Amino acid sequence: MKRNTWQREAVRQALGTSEGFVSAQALYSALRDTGSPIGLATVYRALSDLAVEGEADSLQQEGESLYRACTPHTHHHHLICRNCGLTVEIEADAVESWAASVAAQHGFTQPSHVVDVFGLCAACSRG
Amino acid sequence: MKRNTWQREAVRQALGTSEGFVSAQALYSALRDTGSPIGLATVYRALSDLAVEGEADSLQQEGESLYRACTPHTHHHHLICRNCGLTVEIEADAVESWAASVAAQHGFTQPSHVVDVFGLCAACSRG
DNA sequence: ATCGTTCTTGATAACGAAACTCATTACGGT
DNA sequence: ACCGTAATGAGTTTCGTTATCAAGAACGAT
Ligand SMILES: [Zn+2]
Ligand SMILES: [Zn+2]
Ligand SMILES: [Zn+2]
Ligand SMILES: [Zn+2]
Repeated sequence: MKRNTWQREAVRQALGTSEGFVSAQALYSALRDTGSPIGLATVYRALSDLAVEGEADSLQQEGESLYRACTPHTHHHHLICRNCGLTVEIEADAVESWAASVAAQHGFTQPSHVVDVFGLCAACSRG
Repeated sequence: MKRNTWQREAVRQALGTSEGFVSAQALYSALRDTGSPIGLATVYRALSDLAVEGEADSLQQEGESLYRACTPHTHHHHLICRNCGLTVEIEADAVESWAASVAAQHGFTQPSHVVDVFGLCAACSRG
């Protein structure tokens, strides 16, 4: 059974107020700055659980996991600013079906995929 | 100026004889098993350089970097078996143009993307 | 070939993200 | 309130990767 603790809710809320993707450590610092006595291990566990349950998206960048609250709990992808972290949610049915068919064509089963687009957002491009 | 050392050549050759993606540590062990006195730091540096120069592809999996010799030195993607590491090189112009256009549509410049397809290869599916 | 300069190497230390440990806390059903 | 048990968290450990820096090797010049 999965219990409701104020720690998990604090992580969920902190994730929701963050712009773009954040690391577990960054979120931990943010929570500590607000006076929360939450532990680092708990933040790691909560983020991992949220990602599994589909409430958060995660991606690997430079050897660390970044997380982001996920408004639509359906499969989708992201367009992410390399500089400021601004993130746009992307739906791409064409990519979904392409990935599935390319796997099938080569005899692969249980296909999954990693699709992320990076760039400099309009604001950071001007900077 | 970039110098030619037997260490870099050994790494290049070891990469070439490896099936699928391998980690720096795995390649280091393989080289050591053949009697090579190469150092671990050198393997990390060589792999990093090869990836930058386009002679190797790299991807992040479970917090570690994996590398693979890349026969065509052009941009492409991979279909990778989660179990045995078997890799198929994929060319997908449709995905390339999709990534570029989706970035442009949202005002993003200098677009790049990460696209990897995972699954179980035919052999591993039967197992 | 010898020299001298500069890049490369590699054993080891240092680093950082993440997982683990386990005594303590506290949720939730009764 | 009581109890069983999942969750917490400070500290420890793991593990991939990078930094250090003295010793060694490659290359150009002589
Ligand atoms: Zn930006
Ligand atoms: Zn998708
Ligand atoms: Zn390739
Ligand atoms: Zn396989």
